[in-house]
Parts: sequence; C-alpha cells; structure tokens
Amino acid sequence: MGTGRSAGAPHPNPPLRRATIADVAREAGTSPALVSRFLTGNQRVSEASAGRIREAVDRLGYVPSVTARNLRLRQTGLIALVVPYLDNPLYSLHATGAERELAAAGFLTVVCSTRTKPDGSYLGRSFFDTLGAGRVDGALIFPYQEEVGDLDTLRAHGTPIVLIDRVPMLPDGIAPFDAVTVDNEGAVFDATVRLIEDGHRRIGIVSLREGSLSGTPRFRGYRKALQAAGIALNRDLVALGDGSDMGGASLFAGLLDNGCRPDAIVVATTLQTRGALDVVRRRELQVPRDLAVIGYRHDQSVLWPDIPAYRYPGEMLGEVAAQMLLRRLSGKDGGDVLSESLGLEFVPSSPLQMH
Amino acid sequence: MGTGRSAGAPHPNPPLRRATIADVAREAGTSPALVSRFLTGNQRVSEASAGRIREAVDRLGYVPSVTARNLRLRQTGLIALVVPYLDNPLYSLHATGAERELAAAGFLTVVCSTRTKPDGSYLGRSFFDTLGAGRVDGALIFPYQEEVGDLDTLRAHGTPIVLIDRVPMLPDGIAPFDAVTVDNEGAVFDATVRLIEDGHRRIGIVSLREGSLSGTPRFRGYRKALQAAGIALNRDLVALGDGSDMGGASLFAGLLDNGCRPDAIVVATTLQTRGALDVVRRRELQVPRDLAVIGYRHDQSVLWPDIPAYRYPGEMLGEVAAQMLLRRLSGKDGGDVLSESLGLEFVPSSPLQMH
DNA sequence: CTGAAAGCGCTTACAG
DNA sequence: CTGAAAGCGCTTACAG
Repeated sequence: MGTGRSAGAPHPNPPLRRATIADVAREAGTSPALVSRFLTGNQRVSEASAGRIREAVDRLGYVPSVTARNLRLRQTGLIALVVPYLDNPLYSLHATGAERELAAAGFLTVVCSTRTKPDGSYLGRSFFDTLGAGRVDGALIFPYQEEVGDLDTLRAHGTPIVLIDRVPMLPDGIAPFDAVTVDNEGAVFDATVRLIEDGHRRIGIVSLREGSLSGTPRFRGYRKALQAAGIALNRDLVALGDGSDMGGASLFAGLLDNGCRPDAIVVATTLQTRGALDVVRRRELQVPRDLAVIGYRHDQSVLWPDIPAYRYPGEMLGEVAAQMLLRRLSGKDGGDVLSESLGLEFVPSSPLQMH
Repeated sequence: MGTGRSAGAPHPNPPLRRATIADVAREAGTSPALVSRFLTGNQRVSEASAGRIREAVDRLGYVPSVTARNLRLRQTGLIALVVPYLDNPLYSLHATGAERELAAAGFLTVVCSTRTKPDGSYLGRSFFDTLGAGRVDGALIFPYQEEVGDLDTLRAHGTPIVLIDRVPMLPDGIAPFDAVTVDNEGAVFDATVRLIEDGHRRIGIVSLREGSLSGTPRFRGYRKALQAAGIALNRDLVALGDGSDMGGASLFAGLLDNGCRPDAIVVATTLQTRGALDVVRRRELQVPRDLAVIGYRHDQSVLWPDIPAYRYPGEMLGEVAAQMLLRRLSGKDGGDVLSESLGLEFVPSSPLQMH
C-alpha cells in the first residue's frame, strides 16, 4: 500500500478578467460611486438606478474585490488565531469556537502555529511583526511566556489582541492584555475537596511543572484545598512535570511506585489523564476501589475506565475570546482591559454510556 | 465554579499612523520606486541608496502594507482550508500538515468550516462565491458531494483548488480537480485479507453507508477480499451507517447481537473504531480471543484494548495537498490534472507501551 | 541605477 | 439622489 501518483486529463484554466466596479457602472449607465453606494448599502440609491445596477451586476457576474475594499478601508477582514500546535485537540477546539463566531461576524480566521512540531522551534518576533503589518485586524493568542515581549511588539502595531487560556507574567512596562482565562485553580481545588470529602487523606497530584504558567494555579488549588482541610502537604504525593500523555503516565506510575501509597490522585490536564488511565488499565487497577482518580477531559474524549473529570471548555474559550475581540474591534468598550474567566464543568462520568 | 468578568486598568491604545513607502522615500531622500525595488529585491539598487533606505526604514519602523501590495500584485497570500468541522481530529490533522507547508512558502492558512456544528447546516454557494472573489489565492478542500457544483463555481473565479481525502462524483460537464486521496479500499482489503489469513471466515464489517463517497471504496475493498478468498458475502455481517463513535458502537453491537456470530470484525473509520472499542470494553470481550478486531486510527489516538489498526495519514494529507497547490500556483505544472493517493499504514499495536 | 507616472479596484468627502 | 475626483499604499513598465 504505497503512494501512487498519476496525471490525467488536461486541466482547464479560466483566464477571464474579472469585472470591476467601473465595468458595472458603464454597463448600468451610471458612475462607480453610485454602484459602490448601492452595493455597500451605505447611502440611498433611487429605485431606477438600483434596478439597472442589479441587472448589470448579474449580467457581468460582478463580485467586488475584497482586496481593493480592504486597502481603501484599511482593514483586512482577517483575524489570526495563534496557537502552539494545531494537532492538539485543545487548540482545535479553540479554533472551532473562534471560527464560528468570527465567520458569523464576517471575518475569516487565519490559523498560525508558533511551534512547528519536530523541533519545537519558535517562530519568533519576526512572525508577530509580519502579523502586525496590517496583515490581520486582530489576533486571538494562546500565549507562551517567552512570547510576551513579542506580543507587545504586535500591539505596538495597533493590532487588538485577546489572550486565550492564560495570562503570562507581564514585565514592568508592559500593559495588561484583554484575556479569557480558565479557572484551573478552582477546578483542582474543587477536585481535591471532593476527594477529601470522600474520606481520602493521602491525595496525590499529577500536574504541570510548578512555576509554569499552567502549573502554578493548579498546584495552588491543590495546596489550598489541603490547607483548608488541615492536611499537611506531602511532597512525595506531588508529581509535576511533562504534560504529554507519556509524561502523565510516568508521573502517575511514579506516584504508585515511590512508596507514598496514595489513596486518591488528581490528574490536572487532559493529556496526562489519558496517560494515567493507560497505567490504570495496564495494571488492572480497580478505580475507585483501589484508588480514586479525578482527571481532566476535553469535550470529546471518552475515558476508560470511566472516572470523574473536569471538562476544559476549549470551544467556549475560543468563542468567548472571539466575542471579546469583536467587541474591542467595534470600539464599544471603553479603555478598560477586558477579562473573563471560564469555569470547568465537573463531569461525573462519560456521556457515551450504552450497550 | 461559574463565569466571572472584570474590567481592570485602562487599555493602552496606540493610534500612530503607520509609515508608508513615501515616508521612507522622503526620509531617505529618494523615490518610492527605489524603496520598493530595494525592499522587494527585484532590481539592483546602489549601495549608497540601499544604506540610506535601510536607515530610513529602521528610523521610521516601516513595515510594508501587505494589503496594498496584494492589490497591486493581484494576490492575497492566503490559502483557504475548507473542511466540514474543525473539532474533528481528522481535520485538525489536515490543518496541521497544510499550515506548516503553506507557512514555509509564505502563505497564511485560512480555515473555513462549511457546517456549523449544531444544525449541520451548510454554508452554500455564496460562501464559495465569497472565497472566489479574490479572497484567497487557492483552496484546499475536503469535499462533500453536495458541494460539487459550488466547487466549480469557485474554480470559475480562477481559484486553484486541491481536493483532500476523496474525489466526489463529477457530473458531466465538470472537469476533474487536482486531488490527494486516501486508499481506503486498499486498507480495508488488506485488513480483510489479514483476517482471512488468520483463519477467520465469518468476518463482519462496520463502515459508512454504501453509496456514500467514503463508504463505497471501503465496502469494495471488503467485498473484493472475500471474493478473492472464495468467501460468500453475508449481508448479516455487514453493518453500514452513521460514522460517529456512537454510530460505530451501535453498528458493532448490532453485529454481535443479530445472531450472525462473527469471529472477526473490520471497523473502517476512526470514530467508529472508538465506539466499537467502547462496546468491547463494556462487554468485557477478550480480543482477539473472543473476537478479532481490526480498526482505523489517527496518528494520536491510543486504543484500548490495543487492537491492530490502519493509520489515516491526516497530517501528511494536508501536507501533500499543500505542496500540490503550491506547485500549481507556481505554474510549473502543465495543464494536466494532478492526482496522488496515500496509503494507510498498518499499525499492529499502540505506540504507548509501558509501565 | 533612478524617478515620474500610471494603475491595482475600491470608497468617500465634496459639490451639485 | 448623483458624479468627478482624490486617495488607500504599493509596483512596474517607461524613460532617462
């Protein structure tokens, strides 16, 4: 089953010159200005003119040039969605939500992944300079810490920006950005409290590195919940590190094997949850009998075994961020920085229950 | 854990007028034409001029207007990726592969989903008309049968198109399109042959509706393999229908329950495979002991239980399609229709093996 | 190597 | 309600 290639029939090429607004005006016996007014609907046009223009448009199959319109209006009709990768379901959910909102408002969504998969290399400031050069009307950005300075470069071009998922530490001199964030601290706090209420005391956590943008709030939620219950933090029960499913599997297995004997574990990202469940399955652990596990999930994922989980609101994140950017573009918001935080829904069990 | 909102510090707005090429020319004491020649690198410029222009550019922080350039050059630097949904990993893989290739060639990728999730409604011809109005330089399209006529509308605008995954039936009068397809017939044929070689005779299939663009070649592969082995086709062993994971679960469960007693089943799409595995798990079937199952998978998916599967080359599909479109845009290909078919790799077991 | 001029296809004050 | 004209910011023959 290899890769085939073939070349078949001749390819048709339609080199027809496209009609312009001047052509339409000539055909309708009027001026380009009037045609423009009719088409944009910005000003009244007499019924007689309207009819003739309509006919001319039909006859010539006229479609306005968006590029020319954009040059004149100093806009692009484009919004960039900047994410690390596209093949992570996390980000494709952002794209789904954002694209729907933006399309409804007449914008096209440009996707840009800042790290190309193999070497994880970073596009760098030149990319943001390019984006800022009037290439798009605005940008939805899932930010990495290292990009912060470049984001300000982009903003200096006058491009409105809304951050998605988290807000990086801003150095002095960098004003805050509009942002839609996720309440990871709340979710992990909530998860830990649930486990405590179920009588667990040796509660482990698998999460991202502390000090990282995503890891810090999660760990804080865990710590606060223990603290509130008067349970001492046991470092042996804490496994922070790589966020991939492989990483999650290693960290989770580490907690099982380092002698700390957890009776419950919170896994604080979707990918790590997948990896942890792989360990659970391979070791044939009975959850929650042998061990209680609460994880993270995306909207779509099916978990097995079917543990409770917090649902990352990926699609809504893109949606809300897009709405915020559209509000910003409409100029209706004052000068205040916009900020919104989305909660994670607790899902006791997978939706796919049958047979 | 609800949804919070807040408004904080004042928002900075940088209303600076962007420098134009005329500003640079004035600053450098030369003409816009020369600045343009220097920046595009299209013609020689004296060292003296070059130096002054470089300085002026730096001093003014000049960044060329892509829109103006586009109007003049009658191009957009944009390629559309048109898919049904964005939240299906299938399509986000296309996006990943395509975006990487296109970005390397200096193009931005515009994503357009033709069906909005809730009602499955279709954007329709007007969408393709909009796209064709010089909005993009080309399009990568995952086609639905119902869109075929509209595709020709788009092509009539002169927009180069490459089809992804499959080629719809073209009515008379519609010339064929460049396309990168997937050899689903080969994969299902191969899977069925494997099962036959393992001694199975009552081999069932879960797949998409016959007559559909995706279902027809798969079923053909199944039928041919049986035929080649002299095994009669048993309609009771054939379960074709809905392509979702829910659908796959139902169809698979149907085969188990309709009395036809299959000893092996081919599941011919990724989502259906997920659903089928859900049934396997809930019924605690031992595979392959009780039943041999061969499925489909994406690059990323982890299967449990860990059955053999054919890997859909999603990312490479986007990549190859992008390359084909770029070749077409470069005008290096003659008039022949381009066509390429990608095979599905057989994966005996999941990559995530550990602990 | 360099400049003046035209033009890409629109939209919008400015007059009438 | 309508038209002539200017201009959005580039690039590229056309001259020199």
